[in-house]
Amino acid sequence: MSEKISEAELVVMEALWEQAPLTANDVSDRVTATRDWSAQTVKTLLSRLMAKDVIAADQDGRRFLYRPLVARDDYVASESGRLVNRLFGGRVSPLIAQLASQDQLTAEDIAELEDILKGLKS
Amino acid sequence: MSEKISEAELVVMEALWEQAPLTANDVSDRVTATRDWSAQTVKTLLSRLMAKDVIAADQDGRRFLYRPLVARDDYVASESGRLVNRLFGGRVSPLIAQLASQDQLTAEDIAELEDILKGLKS
DNA sequence: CCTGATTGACTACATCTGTAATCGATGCGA
DNA sequence: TCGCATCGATTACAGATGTAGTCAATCAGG
Repeated sequence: MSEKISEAELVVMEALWEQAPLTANDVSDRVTATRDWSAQTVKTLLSRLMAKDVIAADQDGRRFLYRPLVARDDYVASESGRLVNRLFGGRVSPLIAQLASQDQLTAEDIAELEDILKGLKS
Repeated sequence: MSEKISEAELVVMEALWEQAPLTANDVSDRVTATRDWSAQTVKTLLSRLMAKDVIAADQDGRRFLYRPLVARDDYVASESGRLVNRLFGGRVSPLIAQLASQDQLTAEDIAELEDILKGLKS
């Protein structure tokens, strides 16, 4: 369905997921907090996101209010799934094993994982 | 260090990770088992991977034997890390929670996760 | 030795992506 | 009402990517 969101576009999406609706300038302000992009660049990305049907815009006087059409959770789920499929043959535990072996799991992560597992078994 | 590997290039890498060294034609044969690409396309991808310094070629008569320069584990680790950073603020457990909520965890995954956690705590 | 098949190198070209300048409409302040 | 600021739309352009054709060297068979 919804086409692929590029890296740069994702930054814009994050802004809209954090708060919406927003004007192009609002989005721009939020984005330029982390990225050194011109306002025009942000507007271009908004246009492309519109073309990809992942955001929508409602007219408000002479400007537009942009809002996401896809939920962050959905996006995150599909991207996570893609990664697991591409690199781990669809199996999740190798991914965890991978992260564990890279010492990327904090003590907190481990505790939370235990909770998650507990929840799944009950 | 090593530049970004594109989707199409990754397919070629997988062939070489599965077995190496291979000639361009061997790679091509393996790749065309899943992708409907011409042999030339595969060769172009091999060239680009060479340019990116992620594979190397050793001359063998009039042909080359290609082999990976980066280990699959390393690639997988860095890609996993990138995803976790991009989408989960560097935290792993939200990713697991995400996958769990999508019912992407098989019973086997769960058992293996328990083992992994057991190993981490000891 | 000549010819055809094979192989890597070079070239091609459309699309996507990152990054932006410019243009045209429109609303606001003087 | 007239010029300026503002906003979205259009255009630009280089680099990456997907996909492949063509060329030049070379090797093997007749």
